[in-house]
Amino acid sequence: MLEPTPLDERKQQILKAVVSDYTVTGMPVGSQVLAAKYFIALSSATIRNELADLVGTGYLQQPHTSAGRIPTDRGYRYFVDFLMEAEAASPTIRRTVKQEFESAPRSVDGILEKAAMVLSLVTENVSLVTAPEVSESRIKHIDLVSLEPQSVLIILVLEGNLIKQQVVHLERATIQEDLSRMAAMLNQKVKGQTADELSGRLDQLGPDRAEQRRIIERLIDSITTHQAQRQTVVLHDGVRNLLRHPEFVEVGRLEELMELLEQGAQLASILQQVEFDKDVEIVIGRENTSSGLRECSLVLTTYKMADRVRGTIGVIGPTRMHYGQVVARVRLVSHATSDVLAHLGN
Amino acid sequence: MLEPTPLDERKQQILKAVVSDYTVTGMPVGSQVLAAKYFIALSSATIRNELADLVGTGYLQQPHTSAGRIPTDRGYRYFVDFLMEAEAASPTIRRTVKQEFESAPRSVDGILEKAAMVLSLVTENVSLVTAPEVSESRIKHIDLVSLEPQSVLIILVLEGNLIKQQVVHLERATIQEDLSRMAAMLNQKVKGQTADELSGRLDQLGPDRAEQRRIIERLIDSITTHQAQRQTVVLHDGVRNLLRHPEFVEVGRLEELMELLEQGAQLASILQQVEFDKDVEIVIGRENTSSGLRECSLVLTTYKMADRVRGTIGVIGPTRMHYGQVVARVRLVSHATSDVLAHLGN
DNA sequence: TTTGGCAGTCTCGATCCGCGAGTGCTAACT
DNA sequence: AGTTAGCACTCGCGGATCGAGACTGCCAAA
Repeated sequence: MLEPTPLDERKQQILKAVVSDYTVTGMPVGSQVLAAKYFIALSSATIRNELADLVGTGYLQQPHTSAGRIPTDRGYRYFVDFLMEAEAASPTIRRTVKQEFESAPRSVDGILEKAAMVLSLVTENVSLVTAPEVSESRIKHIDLVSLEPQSVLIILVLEGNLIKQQVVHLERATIQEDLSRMAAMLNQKVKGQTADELSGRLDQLGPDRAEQRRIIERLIDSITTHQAQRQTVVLHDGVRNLLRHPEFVEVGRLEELMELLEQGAQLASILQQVEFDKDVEIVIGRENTSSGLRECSLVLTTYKMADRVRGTIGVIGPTRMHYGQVVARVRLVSHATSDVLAHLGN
Repeated sequence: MLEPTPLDERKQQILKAVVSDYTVTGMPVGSQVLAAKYFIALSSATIRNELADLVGTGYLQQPHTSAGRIPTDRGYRYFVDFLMEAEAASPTIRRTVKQEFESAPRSVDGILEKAAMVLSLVTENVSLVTAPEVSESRIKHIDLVSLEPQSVLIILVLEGNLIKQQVVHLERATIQEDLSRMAAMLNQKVKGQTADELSGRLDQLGPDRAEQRRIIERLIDSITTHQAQRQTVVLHDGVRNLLRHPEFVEVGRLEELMELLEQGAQLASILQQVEFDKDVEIVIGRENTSSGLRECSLVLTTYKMADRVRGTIGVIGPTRMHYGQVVARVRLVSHATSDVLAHLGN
């Protein structure tokens, strides 16, 4: 790691100008362009000296000797930490987001899918949305349906009308009538608790017939363990947007990335590693642990439901992206999602 | 359309050889290669004459004057209709498919997702799987959950443990107790019927209190119309495989295709247009109505559940694909899927 | 009808070259 | 000391050129 060279005001401005220009043109930025577009008071020679320094300290690089400069990952990092200006999302964008969410179905799944779709639409990148952890969600309703004599379908209605199902095999045959009675009882005891909480409170169940109690224990056990081992689902949308970015003209880049997206497990663990120091977290290029993301950046934030942080939402795009704008739009969609989820009832 | 020229035996063999060779090498096939590899008894000059004829009748084409021949869409069509030999899936492939399905969850959704995953794995193409039409599925269980006084969550458990939900707003407040009673009643009347059938049989409901009856009518109405307007969901997997095919090195091709895949609606209508004359249907290149599929082929079949055809399963890949092998594997996975679905109970 | 021979066509890759963009350095200037 | 003008130099890019190689189409002979 290079020593943390503090940058004087002018170097900062030049770095900022390079990043800004490069993100829109996609071409290495030369000293003359900088002098003409951003620093009319300075000559190109002066800027050349500064640029050479910025290359020396690792904030910029040259693709080849006679080319302009482009930011390094370190340069982008400095930019997003200290130089980036907040950009409010445009009214047009706001309207789009609002309209799209109005047509969203009234279920958590539907809303998150819509969020992924909208986010990829407004950022022109790939969007990522993690579904809430089921084990942390409050249970609103339980239903038990007899499938075969010894097999029961458990239906959990969680807050936000999220429905989870699982099939459990019992040791002995149980008829629907008994199941319905147990379900009624469970609904009274269990309402408003999370699956996590449930596991500790078996003793609170009233003293029923031992046989029924055994079955209920079996069901609850099944609910808690089943939910625990289920891994986080990661939705994504907008791969088509990525194809338009010039950095992906050679499909080699894309291949590793697609693999990551299509087998959500690895992606989930990457997202879980991100620590949220601020409201929006940015991971740049090689800061990513995964090799498929070496030339990409993540812009992530969280969304809430029932006043608790429930999942991650963000985008994945080329390192050369318009960070200020993307941050604003990710934030916008995150808030919109939280809002819609809040109105879903609980 | 060219007149349907009948091909003599030798022309057929040559066409077959061209298709076979081209699908594995990806290079235009020349007369010398054909003479050496497939027709030792003939000279290259003879083959050249035949090739010229096949170009004239539209079965082959030349990328440029001094190149070998490649099949046209028409050539592929003739190949798959008359020349293609059935290829049994290898034991390795069979084992893979079997093992993957063993670890599949016991729900329709889970199994179809697994089917998509396996199919893309064994064919190295993009897999497509349509979910069964909900409106045609038999209802196994109905549950009504009160969310707010005037809003009710309807949960439908369909055959194969497929769960569908929807929220309905009622004109007047209804308490959970009443809802539970209605649900119990509905469960008796409704069991084993499809949503489609349901709509015609309102009159079979026993004469209840008019008020309740109104609510139930409202619920059933909501179920039938809601399901009707819901469009078919199309799962897909394995886009990463496509990136490895040389025909997609230029991303332009991919872009349109990705768009198609990511907005399932158009894709669904394409799949619905396919008519199944045989067990496996193949749509080649420009036979596709959608421009995004002009350079692709579809290999499709159906899968069954409860002895009825319930959905389409297949792959989409470059026109230059190993049809014999792909057909065998699509068929294999389709059968495996149907088997697993059959054991799901109903 | 088939075949050998042959001239002709076309692509592909390598090489070359000049243009233009941009740099680094030096010396002069403020 | 910082800034600037000037200049020689480097390097990538695009276009032009060219030869090798792969095939073909055609013709005349078998």
